Amino acid sequence: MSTPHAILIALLEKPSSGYDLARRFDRAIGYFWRATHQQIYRELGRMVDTGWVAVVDDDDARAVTRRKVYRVLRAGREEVVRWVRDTPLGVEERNAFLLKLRADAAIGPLGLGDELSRLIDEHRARLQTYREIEQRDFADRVLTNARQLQYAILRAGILQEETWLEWAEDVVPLVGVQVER
Amino acid sequence: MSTPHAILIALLEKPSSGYDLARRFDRAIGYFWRATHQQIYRELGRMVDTGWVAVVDDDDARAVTRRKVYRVLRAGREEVVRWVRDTPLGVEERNAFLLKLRADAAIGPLGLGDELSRLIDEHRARLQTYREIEQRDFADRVLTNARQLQYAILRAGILQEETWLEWAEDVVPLVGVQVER
DNA sequence: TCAGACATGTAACGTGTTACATGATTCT
DNA sequence: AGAATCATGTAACACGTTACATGTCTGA
Repeated sequence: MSTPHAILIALLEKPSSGYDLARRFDRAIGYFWRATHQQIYRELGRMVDTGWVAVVDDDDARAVTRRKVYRVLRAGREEVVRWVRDTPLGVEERNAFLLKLRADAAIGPLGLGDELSRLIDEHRARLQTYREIEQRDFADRVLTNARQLQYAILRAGILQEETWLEWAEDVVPLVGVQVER
Repeated sequence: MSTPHAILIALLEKPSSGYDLARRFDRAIGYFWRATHQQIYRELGRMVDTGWVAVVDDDDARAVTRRKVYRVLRAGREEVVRWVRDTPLGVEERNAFLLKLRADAAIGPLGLGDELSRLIDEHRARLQTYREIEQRDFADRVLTNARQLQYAILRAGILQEETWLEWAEDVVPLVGVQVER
């Protein structure tokens, strides 16, 4: 759902060709957002049509090649801002929130404070739910092997939420509360 | 890719109607695996065709309704075992591994020890990569706000891997090393 | 000259999502 | 009587994945 935005943000960080993008999505970016080269070319084509990106003259001295470097147009930048502001994420979409942080780093403060606060509340609620299930279903001293496995699955969820909350609380000061100006 | 297997495993735990499955995937199961009712009905239809599941006579006394309860046939159970054994997962597919644990809990020891060991190695390697990036790019005392955000994104990855490894090491004794018999 | 990386694309297919559609049962 | 929940499905579309296809450039 956010692949075009992931591409836009990557292009904001650095104008690139489809090929370069594919490599970047295989390396650094790929650790939290996946996109194959087919998706990338498809989305680049669409985004040229909608006027979000454009091909720049490749000043890379080798105009001989068919290499096409894309940069983000104003409409594309505005779309990123719109997406960051107007697309509330759910607790599942951890990586989309990382994408928003990346956008914030690339184009300046976008006011992520409110959304982060809300997400913290939602993660806390989910952790609470998990802990209630833990108390209710796994309080026994002795558990069968099957029960221990089910408990392990629940613990994966508990640890995940605890870790996310720990991380998020460190991030709060970085996105802060949006200051009106 | 594993939605049919998620459904099979849910049905192994408890034969259910499509509607019941949809609710279960909205609650407990939904915390780590999502499926809408349209996907569920589509997959149930396919799995009836392939002979993995069948509709049982609804002994729920109200045969008046169109309620259809599905149970897993032997071929379906064998498919789950095959999937668990022969589908090596990548580090990204955390939730698919939880699914495998759930299968292990439902149908007995499937020999997940080897895969877990391999995944632990891969997660350790990834954590190592993250730590190298951390040393290389974020060792400076003073970071601009944008750099701090980029560092936060990396820390999300580091914490995630550390937590997973901590969890996985607790799980090792539960899946153990497969004993030949 | 040959292999491997660079570079861009199309085609087919499978899966997931959103909207539409229908009707029975149960509770107030 | 009406609303909410139970219950199952179809249709259209969007998105992601895999395979196919082509050609250039660079270094050994």
